[in-house]
Amino acid sequence: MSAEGRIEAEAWVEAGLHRLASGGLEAVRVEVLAQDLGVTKGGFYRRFKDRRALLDAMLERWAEGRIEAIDRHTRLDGQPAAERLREIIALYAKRANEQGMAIELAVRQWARSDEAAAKAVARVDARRLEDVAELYAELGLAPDQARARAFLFYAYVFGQGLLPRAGDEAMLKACADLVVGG
Amino acid sequence: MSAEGRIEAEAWVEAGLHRLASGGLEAVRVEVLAQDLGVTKGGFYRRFKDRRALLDAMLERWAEGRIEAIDRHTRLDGQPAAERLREIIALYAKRANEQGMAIELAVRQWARSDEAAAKAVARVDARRLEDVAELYAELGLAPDQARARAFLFYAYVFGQGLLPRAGDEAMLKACADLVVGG
DNA sequence: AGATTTTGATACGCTACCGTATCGCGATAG
DNA sequence: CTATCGCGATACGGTAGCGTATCAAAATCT
Repeated sequence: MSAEGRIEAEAWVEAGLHRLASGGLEAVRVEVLAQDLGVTKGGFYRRFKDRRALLDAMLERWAEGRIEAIDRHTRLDGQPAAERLREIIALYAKRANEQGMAIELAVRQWARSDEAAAKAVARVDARRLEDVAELYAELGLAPDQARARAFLFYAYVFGQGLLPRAGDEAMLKACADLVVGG
Repeated sequence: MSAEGRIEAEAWVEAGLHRLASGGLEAVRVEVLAQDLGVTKGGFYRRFKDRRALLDAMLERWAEGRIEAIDRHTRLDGQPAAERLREIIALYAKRANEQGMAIELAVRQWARSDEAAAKAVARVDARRLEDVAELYAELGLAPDQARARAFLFYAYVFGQGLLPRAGDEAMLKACADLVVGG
């Protein structure tokens, strides 16, 4: 029962992230999500204190998922470091993950004017930079060089999502080469 | 008098961009801007058909300004290409231009779910990529290599604005070296 | 089955905005 | 000096969205 309750709360969070991806933070409206889920908002306020509580839950879930994902990609793989870096880039550039990128960017924009969002982003970024810097270290770079490269790496990854994709596959490949190997 | 009218309209646009920078699109509210300007919204609807008209004017002004700025930086300078690239990077990374970066990112986020904003961004980006690619061409790169480098350049510039600035000056310098010279 | 709790639908009140209409005032024209 | 016109303040009506209260049905417990 508390399990079912949690599952249902999760559905609201899911719907919220979906709306966040497609329309930004201002599209995350309690009554709209209710419609998306085919219910009324009656049940919402039973599980969440208010809209803000949902937003916090969304942040929490997003941060959790991101950290889990980056750990999976950096640690569990047997491949060489350069290959793993390339995989991460591809993961974000892929059209398959359009929604993931949309959420990523929306959360970051949100973080510019919200303390809680900023904290979530900071937490995720710290881990990401740390893990990717380690990969660069494996390629033989000194610690602070590795850190700088990790910064460039993520700046590119997110910046690339921000730019109108020219769709030029070769160009993306060239950029990946520069970022990984340069 | 029509000049005064235009100037006043400009004030609304200015106020709108300011709000956009600090709180995102959802903070751009007619009545809030009126308060910012110390007037009531009475005058607003005399100059703008509706809120949307203001948003369009903001986009127009932003795009105009950006194109003018990039042309100024790439064309008018007598310095070598690498130096000009470095200047552009510094311009966006500087804490002085925090507001400019905030507007830039807010507009791009906005463009993800608004046709007019997307068009403005596309227009600006086309010019930017063109101009920066030309700088890389001056450095001796082949046309499509130059294009790829320009893409990386802007991905880094905006991505860097998206990341929590570690404040590490040396790191930013290292990244700029890689992007310009790599 | 009967009692109790959980659940989500309905119905409110409230606030923030949007856009419109009106009106008085100051500037400008005749 | 008077008539006109542009401007911005005020006042309205309408909508969207938040959060609360209530209630009947469904699920759960005893």
